[in-house]
Amino acid sequence: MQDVLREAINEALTELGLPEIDFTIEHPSDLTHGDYASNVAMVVAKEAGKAPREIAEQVRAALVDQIEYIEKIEVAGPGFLNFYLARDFFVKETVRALQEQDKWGRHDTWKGEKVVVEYTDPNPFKEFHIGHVFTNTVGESIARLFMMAGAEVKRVNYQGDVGLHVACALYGLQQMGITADAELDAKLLGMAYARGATANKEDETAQQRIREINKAVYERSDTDINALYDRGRAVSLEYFEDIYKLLGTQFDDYFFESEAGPRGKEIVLSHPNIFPESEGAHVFKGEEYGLHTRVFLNKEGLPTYEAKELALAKLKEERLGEYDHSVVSTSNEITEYFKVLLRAISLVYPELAAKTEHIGHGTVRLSTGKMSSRTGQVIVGLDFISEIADAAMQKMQASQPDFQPDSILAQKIAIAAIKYATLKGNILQDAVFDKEQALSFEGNSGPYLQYTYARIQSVKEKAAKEGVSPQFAQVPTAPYEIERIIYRFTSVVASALADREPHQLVTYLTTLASGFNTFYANEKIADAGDEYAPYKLALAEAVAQTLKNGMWALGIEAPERM
RNA sequence: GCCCCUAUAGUUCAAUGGAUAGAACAGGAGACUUCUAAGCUCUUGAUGUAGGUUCGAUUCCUACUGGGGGCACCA
Repeated sequence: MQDVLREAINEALTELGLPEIDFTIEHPSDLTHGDYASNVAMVVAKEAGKAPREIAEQVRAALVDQIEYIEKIEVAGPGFLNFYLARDFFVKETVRALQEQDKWGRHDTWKGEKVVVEYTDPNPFKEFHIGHVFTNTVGESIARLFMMAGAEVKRVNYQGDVGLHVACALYGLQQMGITADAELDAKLLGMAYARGATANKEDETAQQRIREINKAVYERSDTDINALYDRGRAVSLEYFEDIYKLLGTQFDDYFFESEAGPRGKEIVLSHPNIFPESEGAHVFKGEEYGLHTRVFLNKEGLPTYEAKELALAKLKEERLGEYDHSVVSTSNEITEYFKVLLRAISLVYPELAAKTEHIGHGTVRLSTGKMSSRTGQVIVGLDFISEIADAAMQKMQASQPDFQPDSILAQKIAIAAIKYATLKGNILQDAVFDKEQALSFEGNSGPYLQYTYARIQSVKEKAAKEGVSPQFAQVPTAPYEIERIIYRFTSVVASALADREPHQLVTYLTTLASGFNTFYANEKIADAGDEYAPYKLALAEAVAQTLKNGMWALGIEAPERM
């Protein structure tokens, strides 16, 4: 529709002898300003030195009754052209939503393209905290938005199973007297890491020992350490797998620093011009590109994050086949490194650098300050989810005595609350976790969307009993306000991906749900005596479909009842 | 010290250079014998400071102030 309007306006400009120019066509934020608005007259007026409203009137006169599905054009405000869609248009779109079902909202922007999305990237031996839940939520949503755009998406997780943090954890385990055949779980590993990391910072002998362990892990040179390492790694990965399942992520492939490390070292050593030796280390001189120097191989000859990431780009292509685009989503602590890294990759593998994109999203902050797994000041991901799930369970039991909810449903609601809170704002900004708000489930929230969906399922049930089925024969003259929202879904989905802003979709779905709840309060939907009931039911079903598909793109499930 | 990001109601977030800066929570008021009250209706309340560009600035530019991140062997 936007393209149709753009073309029509351009034709009108030519016809009137006005200059062709860049202008916008948008959905006005206020529904009373029509369905589409254009600033064309104001832009042209500036160029031509005429009054904006005068130009707007001329363009209006040229366009009126010329565009299919546009029934009214008004000049408003400082010179906006407001377009009002015809009744038929809304009916047509409602029909489409019901026909397309799970495909409703999809578009072709990335059709046929293979896109690799890397996200979550937790480190084995460390705790999976709410920061990882945040990064997983963002990455999952980006991945799904690419799927909505027709891309073939490969989800990838890159886990740091070697490195100083692992050595710290192993040192901590040794200090705690834990051996490879002892009982071991994620909690103990977290404690061991905190202990080792603190020792590494405060105790020089420990620091020396940890460096030795680190080297031994890379070289697999010590049988006791190997055994403890293998056990700890397996325990950690199994624990992560449970969390991914809970969060609704299924990775296509896993990459590990232990495999990227040797490859990275190889690449660095075979490009001495790009990574010259300096003070015993191999570095990349970012200053030449307005960046800063970063170490790729430390003076012990061990690859750093940068060298590993360099190899990772290549490994992805080798294992997943040639791809068209690669997204790496991490917290923005990495952003500055990634700029240097991307520059280095562009010298080694120019074609890979060109199609690699880094999204440095914000981090989770607590009112009490920054989280740190070293000091144990973290909110454990699973604990957080179950605390909110408990609250959801209580709420269900209190509000619907005849309903027997299970803990799986409570978890789905908890995850919806967390994911909504994560994605409701711009992902590039830090988010402050307001636990009280996450526990309230009221107002703008994941459960609000779920509730609205479940409510519609209940209406459908009632309608079936009343013998009302969705029809389009009898339609009221004026469209309901909710109809002016439903049809925008696809363009929001496309725009949320194009701008890498899942929150656009969150905002839209919230508006949609709110619009429906107002509609629900004003209109009887499943009333067999109402001539418009079949159409109202069709609208309700279209809203449900839109909510379901939209929530899917955010990684939020839509339960049938809650 | 240098570089990057950032600043909107009491709080958490919106607003492709445009129309009266929107929601939600918290605060105040209300409706309901009805398809789920996790709902609906009404209401109080905000663009960090100082300049600049523009017909028009929350949005772009400059400075300042506050917050976050980075600046050589952690990730």
